[in-house]
Amino acid sequence: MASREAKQFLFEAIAVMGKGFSSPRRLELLDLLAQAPRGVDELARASGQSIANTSQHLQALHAAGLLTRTREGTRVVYAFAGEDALGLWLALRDASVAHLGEVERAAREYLGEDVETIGRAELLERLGEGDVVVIDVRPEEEFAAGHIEGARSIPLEELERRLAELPPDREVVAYCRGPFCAYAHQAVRRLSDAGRSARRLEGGWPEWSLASKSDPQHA
Amino acid sequence: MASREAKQFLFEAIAVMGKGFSSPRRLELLDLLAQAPRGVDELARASGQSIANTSQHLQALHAAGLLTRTREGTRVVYAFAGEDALGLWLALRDASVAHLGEVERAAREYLGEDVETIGRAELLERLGEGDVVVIDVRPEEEFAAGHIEGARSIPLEELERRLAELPPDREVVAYCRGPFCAYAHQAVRRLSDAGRSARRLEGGWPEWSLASKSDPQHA
DNA sequence: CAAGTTATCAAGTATTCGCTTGAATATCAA
DNA sequence: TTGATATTCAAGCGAATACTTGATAACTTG
Repeated sequence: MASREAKQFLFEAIAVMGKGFSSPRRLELLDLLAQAPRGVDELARASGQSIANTSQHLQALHAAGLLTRTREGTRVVYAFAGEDALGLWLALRDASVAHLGEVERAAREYLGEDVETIGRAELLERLGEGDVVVIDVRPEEEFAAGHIEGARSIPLEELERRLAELPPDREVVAYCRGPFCAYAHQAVRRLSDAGRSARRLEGGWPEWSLASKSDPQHA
Repeated sequence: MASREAKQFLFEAIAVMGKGFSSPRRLELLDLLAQAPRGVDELARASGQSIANTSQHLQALHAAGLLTRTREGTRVVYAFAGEDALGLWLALRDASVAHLGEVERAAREYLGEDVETIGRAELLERLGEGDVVVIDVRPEEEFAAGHIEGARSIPLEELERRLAELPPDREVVAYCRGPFCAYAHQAVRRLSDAGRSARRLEGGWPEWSLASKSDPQHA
């Protein structure tokens, strides 16, 4: 069979993309890029790696077909290559929670105590009724790159200072980068401590965005 | 920040599953298991690797949460750990076709000339009307482990011999393991050469099965 | 064009990975 | 128990990978 060889080539080619998901460092970069496109040094700083190393991983992810690369003046901006690539990362993350106890444990360790959540469907409904305030507690640049329609940006560090902005008669829903991002958890805890009724959105911006695209019942 | 460390743990844990997809050999095993659960030596033979090596890869995939392991008497049977794990493999494969030219080229090289296809929706419709014959050209064991309702099993090697079994007034639809499996392509070519009207189903059994579960309009 | 950013490249090293070989273990059947 | 079959384990070796450091390239601004 000469076709065996051709088949090997095929699997080798697919494995190039698979390798993109095989390193914790690369996954951290993907996780950051799921929020917004970014430049190399920004990613290096956010992930605590050297610039050269970050650049190498980003190139690998680009070669794996997961990221696009755009030159913008003196910097190079990387971004997810498409919805399917983003969806793949989210699906891998979710499947790993479901099947690997280690992941769940690590997540609990990182996130701290559970807080009450609200799902997408219910939030959409409540938004329609208008009796809820949605706050985006991610850094402002990420809000700028994309956010839930109707949400207002209150980065976590500014939350205490800006509590007064939130109408006192409405429940607050906080969201951030996703299920493994600690910001919304902390926001809900602080709001509860301040005597406010608050919940965390299940998932974060990337999940919301993907879901909205496949099921565009607005927002 | 002590949380940096906790985050690293989290990504390391997820990367364990990611590593499952990072080797061509492992992908080949996943591809085989997408059809039906199998024992170690069967997989070793089908993929042309040594038994010890196959066993190691399978253990890695098991540790990655992608496969389950069951002892059946003297043999050990591996199977996909769930729909999400299977879906992940199919999504990775599809995304790699979409984003990596190398994969497309390798696929074309392996599959040979294109043949006409029919999609899931159209096939369902035609099945309702009853003017089409669906044949499963995979090996019989794979048919036995699961197949499209109403299809009949005619392994590729038996096709010529059993041409007479196919009602001459109906179009034939052949399917096999998936878009990268050469059986259905070959079946359609041979049927066309024999003067029959024939098409290949887009995708194969795993795709059909997953789609049927999320959209159970029968079949 | 010179200076200053930002990103990439190249080379070196420690580590991990993939595969092989030969021995060990588990289960079944006689 | 013994023998046969199927799988896993353990050790070893070459190849690939991850990260570092220092040099180079691409672009912008003065």
